[in-house]
Amino acid sequence: MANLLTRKLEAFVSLSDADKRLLDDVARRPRLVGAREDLIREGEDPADVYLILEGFACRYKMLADGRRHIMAYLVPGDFGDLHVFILKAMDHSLATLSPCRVVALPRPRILEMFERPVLARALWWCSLVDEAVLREWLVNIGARTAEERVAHLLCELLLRLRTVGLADGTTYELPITQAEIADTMGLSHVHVNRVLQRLRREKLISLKSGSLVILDLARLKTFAGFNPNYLHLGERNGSHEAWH
Amino acid sequence: MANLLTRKLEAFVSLSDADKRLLDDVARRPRLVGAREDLIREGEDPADVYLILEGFACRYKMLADGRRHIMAYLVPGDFGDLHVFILKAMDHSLATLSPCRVVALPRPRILEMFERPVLARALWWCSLVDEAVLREWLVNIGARTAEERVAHLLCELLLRLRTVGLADGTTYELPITQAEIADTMGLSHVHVNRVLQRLRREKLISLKSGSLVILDLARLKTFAGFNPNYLHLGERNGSHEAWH
DNA sequence: CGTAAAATTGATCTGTCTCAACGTGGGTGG
DNA sequence: CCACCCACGTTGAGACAGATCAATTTTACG
Repeated sequence: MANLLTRKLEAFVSLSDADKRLLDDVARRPRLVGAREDLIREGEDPADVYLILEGFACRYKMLADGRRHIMAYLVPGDFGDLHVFILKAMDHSLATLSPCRVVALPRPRILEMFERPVLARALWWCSLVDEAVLREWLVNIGARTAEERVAHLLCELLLRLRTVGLADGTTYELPITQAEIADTMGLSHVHVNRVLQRLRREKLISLKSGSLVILDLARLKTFAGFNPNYLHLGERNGSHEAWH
Repeated sequence: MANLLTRKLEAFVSLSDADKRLLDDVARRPRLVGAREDLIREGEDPADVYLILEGFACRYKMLADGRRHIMAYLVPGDFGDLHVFILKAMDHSLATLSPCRVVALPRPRILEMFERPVLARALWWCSLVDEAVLREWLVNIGARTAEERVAHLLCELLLRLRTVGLADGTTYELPITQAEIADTMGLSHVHVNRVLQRLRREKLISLKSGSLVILDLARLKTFAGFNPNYLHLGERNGSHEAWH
């Protein structure tokens, strides 16, 4: 398999062979992690940057009353926190949702990457996009109905998975539970179930045993009020003046 | 007035005199902007980084149905997007809430700051904290009741305003409307009104004509489930190995 | 196969919204 | 300097999206 990460970053910059070689090297010897395992917990000092190569992971926080809220999904090609050099304690936890293939990049590895201007720019882009996704999620939960929320999430994941070659047309693997979607959307799992049924009844999607098919993407997007601008795709070759 | 920004950044790093001089210089000749004016709109190419010196501003998005969602408050010492060099189009808008004193920093100015390692580190810290706040807001809206949400927001603003010297004990100016709080919390303005009344009746706060007094901070924090770790204060002098 | 996790269904309850009206205070023009 | 006015805050009543509780069915997997 061609390097996922290369593919993702090339959506934004064009990488030299040396850059690509480094990325290949970085993704060597991944660790296999089972589903529902913590990679790092709130309060810990992040020593490494996690990079997901396969499977779905998430950021989450626990509330005092035992409820969990998921704040982000990490799909293949996504990084855990690049703030290793700045912040001393994690303010949230990172866990796998499905079984994952993961690499833990130690600080020197990150420095190596940041020393290459193009890669540094690309990594910065990644973290800005992650932040933009977070903003969109806030709007999603704050201002949309349950149906729209879920529809919006499914649209977003399609685009994100496409950029790493993991969505074939309008189909992708979604190896997560309805209860996990509930914890993500601030809904009860019962309601998520009914929402999914409605989306199926409307012939917008089909979802069975972890396989999602978007049956009518145009309608789903309209229904969700989905505007992909926040993913900042198609801003390739940002030919702004150099910043280095 | 001692430079706000200096005070804020010194919560994290210790600045040299030269750093401070640059910060003073950067904050020179602010522009006065009235309440409810856009600084930059979704879709535009950010040319400058806005820095708020006085007043409250916000990030927001408009939905197709005309609803607005506020995704962040910018208080004095906060920066608009530092991604000037990376992203081509704003995915959200920036506007004042109250009358503001603002500076628009052009790119060369930002570069000047980034060239100083300590300042660069401090700015990076700022943007990581902004992101952490965003995550906490997501949890806030996704998992807490209306009362807890508002209480949480008021706790957060107290700490943020303290770090720039704008909260005197447990009192601060909150120059925003109940309808704006509603757009922030994903609630109706009618409900925000009732929530505030309940917080007043419980003798947790007093809020009148833009002046907030937190009457019982300990109880308010407990009630809101407020854990300040995400603001990453008290991580001063992050003596991690150099990253430059 | 057997068993536990996940999905589904039904019934009821409640937090929050919507609509509609009314009160109020601070800014402004006469 | 007063009176008006408009944005903001407040109140009440009724509606509804989504929660909760409690089974029951289906699926995945050892």
